[in-house]
Amino acid sequence: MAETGTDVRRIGSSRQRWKQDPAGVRANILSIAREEFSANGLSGTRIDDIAAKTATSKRMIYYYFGDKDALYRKVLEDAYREVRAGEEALELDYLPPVVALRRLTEFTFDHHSRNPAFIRLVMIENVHNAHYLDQLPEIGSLNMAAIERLERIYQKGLADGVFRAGIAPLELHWQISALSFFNVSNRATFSGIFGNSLSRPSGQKALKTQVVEMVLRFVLKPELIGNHT
Amino acid sequence: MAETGTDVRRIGSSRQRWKQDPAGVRANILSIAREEFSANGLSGTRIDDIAAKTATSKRMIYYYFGDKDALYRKVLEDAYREVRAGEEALELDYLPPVVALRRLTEFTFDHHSRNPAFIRLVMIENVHNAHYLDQLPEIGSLNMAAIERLERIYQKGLADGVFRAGIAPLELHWQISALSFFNVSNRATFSGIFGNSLSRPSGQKALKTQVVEMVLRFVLKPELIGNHT
Amino acid sequence: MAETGTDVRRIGSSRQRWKQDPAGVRANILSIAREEFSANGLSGTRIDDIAAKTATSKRMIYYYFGDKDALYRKVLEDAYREVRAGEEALELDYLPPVVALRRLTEFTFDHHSRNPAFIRLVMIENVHNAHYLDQLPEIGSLNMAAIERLERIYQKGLADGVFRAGIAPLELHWQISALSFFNVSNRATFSGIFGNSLSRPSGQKALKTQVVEMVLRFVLKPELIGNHT
Amino acid sequence: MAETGTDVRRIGSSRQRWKQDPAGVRANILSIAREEFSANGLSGTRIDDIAAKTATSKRMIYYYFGDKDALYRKVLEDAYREVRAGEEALELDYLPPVVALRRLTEFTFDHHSRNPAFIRLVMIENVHNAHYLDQLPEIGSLNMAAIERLERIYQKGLADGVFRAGIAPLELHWQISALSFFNVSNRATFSGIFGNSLSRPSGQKALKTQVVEMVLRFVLKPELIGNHT
DNA sequence: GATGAATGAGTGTTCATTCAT
DNA sequence: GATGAATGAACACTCATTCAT
Repeated sequence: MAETGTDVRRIGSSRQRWKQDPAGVRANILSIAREEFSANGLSGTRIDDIAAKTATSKRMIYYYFGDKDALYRKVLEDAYREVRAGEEALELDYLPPVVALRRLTEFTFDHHSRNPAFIRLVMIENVHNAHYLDQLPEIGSLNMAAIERLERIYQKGLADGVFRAGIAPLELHWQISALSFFNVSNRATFSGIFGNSLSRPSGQKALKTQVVEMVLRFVLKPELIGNHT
Repeated sequence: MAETGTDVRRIGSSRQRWKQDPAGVRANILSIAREEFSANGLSGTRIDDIAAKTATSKRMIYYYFGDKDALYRKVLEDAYREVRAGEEALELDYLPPVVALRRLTEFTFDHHSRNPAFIRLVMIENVHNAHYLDQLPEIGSLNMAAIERLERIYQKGLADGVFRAGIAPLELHWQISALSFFNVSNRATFSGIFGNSLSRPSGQKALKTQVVEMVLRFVLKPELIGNHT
Repeated sequence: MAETGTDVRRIGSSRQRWKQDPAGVRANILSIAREEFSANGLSGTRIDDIAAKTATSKRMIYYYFGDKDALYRKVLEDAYREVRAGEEALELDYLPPVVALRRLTEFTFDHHSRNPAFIRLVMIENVHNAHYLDQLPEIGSLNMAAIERLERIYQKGLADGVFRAGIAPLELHWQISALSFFNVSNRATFSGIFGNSLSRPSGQKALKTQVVEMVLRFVLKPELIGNHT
Repeated sequence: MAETGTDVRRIGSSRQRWKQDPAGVRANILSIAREEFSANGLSGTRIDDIAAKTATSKRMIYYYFGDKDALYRKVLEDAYREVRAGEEALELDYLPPVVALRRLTEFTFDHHSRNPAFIRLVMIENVHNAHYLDQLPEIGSLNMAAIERLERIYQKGLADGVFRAGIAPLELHWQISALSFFNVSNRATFSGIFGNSLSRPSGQKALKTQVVEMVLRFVLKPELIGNHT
């Protein structure tokens, strides 16, 4: 889309393929930068390395993004924005609350699992004490929608008499996140210490089932446990 | 222990207190290095910064530890060793299984909370895909004890008829770890996005209660839920 | 003059006011360039900074002036030309020589004081050993008029018997210039070292009186000193 | 002095001549840096150029001086300090005031003339609005001695009845400085415009005579003028 | 064992200038 | 004439590491 109309020029010299295609150049840089930052962290990433893997030059990184920190911030912001967009595609409002909660948990688990680069960026941000995230003003509002959706599910479950009272949506979100996030973030050290049985497909399938189970048993009224499949 | 026998020599000039005290010099360097690596990551840490905060010189870091990576590996190894030592102090074998599981979960939650520097080192290692941890051969055996202890508790709970069947101790350890680890590792970004209500003492207390609850509801037979306090 | 005939086209969009007005664009660039070069020197000035403060783009600077050095040369030349034009407005030919010399000295002192940007450009040129000034062929003839005017005053003073013999007009010009130039050129360091008492209005007034006094006492026959007010 | 004891090592390999001679390395860097900054200004000077002309490497410049600005500041400070030391060698206290004032003026004129690099540094500082000089706290006290010496001469001249009243030593210093400074600082542009007659030895000799004359005629009682040779 | 001095290879960044439309 | 995109060479500065004593 940003690249519409550039196709003709690309035929021929491959070295000139980004010429005069600012959106393409930006997107190309951002894509490589996300890989590099996600793989090596902020201080571990070399602007030269990003540039080398790009179709353009180091100079253009500075032309479009200013400096290394700003590029990192843009990568971070885009990653959050993309993830939120992915989450919004989920339609849960018309499902029974137990099904909705199950599906949300499964989705979160899978979504994190499918986006390790994003998880790594968040880990890196936490190593930096969220220093750069705090400079992105829009981030807060971006993610509040997740809490509101969970609140709607929980209220419906209360009204239906299937969920027990006294659970805060923010804390429920925290728990779902913790289990889904840790699965990706700590896979390397966990495997290093306890073997990779949980990283393999069968292990992942078991973990996912148990995470869902854990969330449901936490929220459901005890007498309904066992009948919720 | 590393400093045994150094007391006498330290008397005298305080500026020279590490002179001729190899074990003391090593310990001093390691202590500063842990702070720095934990705070800034591997590539984010400067050998010069470590040296400046040390009682000795940069040259001694190389003299005793070889290079930056080796120093980092030593810091990592010591951190794991210390944490394991702390965990071993816990005596759960003679408690009823529900109480033991509750206490183990509380302990893990608190222990991670009290050792953010260790958590950060593990996060950093995961950013490095456990590259350096994998070079430490003893680490695996160090941590297997945790699984074995959990296995004993679980078996006793099964025998007592209070725990449901079909739960693997390794996976249960994973769940307790996930909830306790995430609480520290992702505090910065979670607060940045959702506010710091869960970081404050009241929020932490609530989270801890719920983490315990979550673990117990996951393991207990449903008909026993509510009576386990 | 450079802008003659541009008035009509400027009516309309103010953002487009330089469009299709080559002389206006040139004048705008030159005006900003003078400020920048005067403030920061040749190597201290950024073409980007000039462009940013201009109503046009960086490309136009190159279009109209070729390169940075040529722009600097044009700024320098215009500055000298303007200053000379200001000096020529002074009419001294019909005044008694003592009054004329007094007035010329006062004028030079004030004129330099009112044109610090010009003084700075001359300082900068001297740091460059007049390398760029030497490339401006007309500059010599521009300034010879000052010597000739001084020569006429001096000859009249000799003829009137009020000035002592043996003084060269070029050297007298040098002295008047030195005192007037230094007053502006070295104000920063002089104030930094000795305080700013001489930079304040009262200090400037005293300095000006003394500079005039110094010049007159140097030229007048000794027996006339004290009666020349 | 700083280099005592290094002579032996220098014999042999010339590439190793600065090895382990910190004072020598520092002095070598400072000496080249003074030349470069004086010749090209702050922004016009390249650290690489300084390094290339040095017996050591670029790295050592940063090792000893931190950054470019700090090196420039050190060059500036040393230049002022050296000049002051040169001025202090002058002994005027036991001379008759007219002779002392004459000698001081001649000395200042000659001293500036012999130290064009210092004059250039001061010019450069003025282009920077004394920004870096203002960061050198000791500079003020260094130069106050010059005023005090002039004050002593002037008071003696008043007491002897040879100087007229109403002259401030600071202002007299300003005048002597202006004439001596301008002679060096503006030589390039002045020669470019009016020819180099005043730059040649004969011209310099005449200017010096006239500068002394100008100062004395300004200070002496009129009736004594002409008898002061 | 211990220290300050020294270093090469990088590392982020900036500059004047030119290209493509 | 005019514009935003693009560029290579340079630039100030930093890093982990080693040398000389």
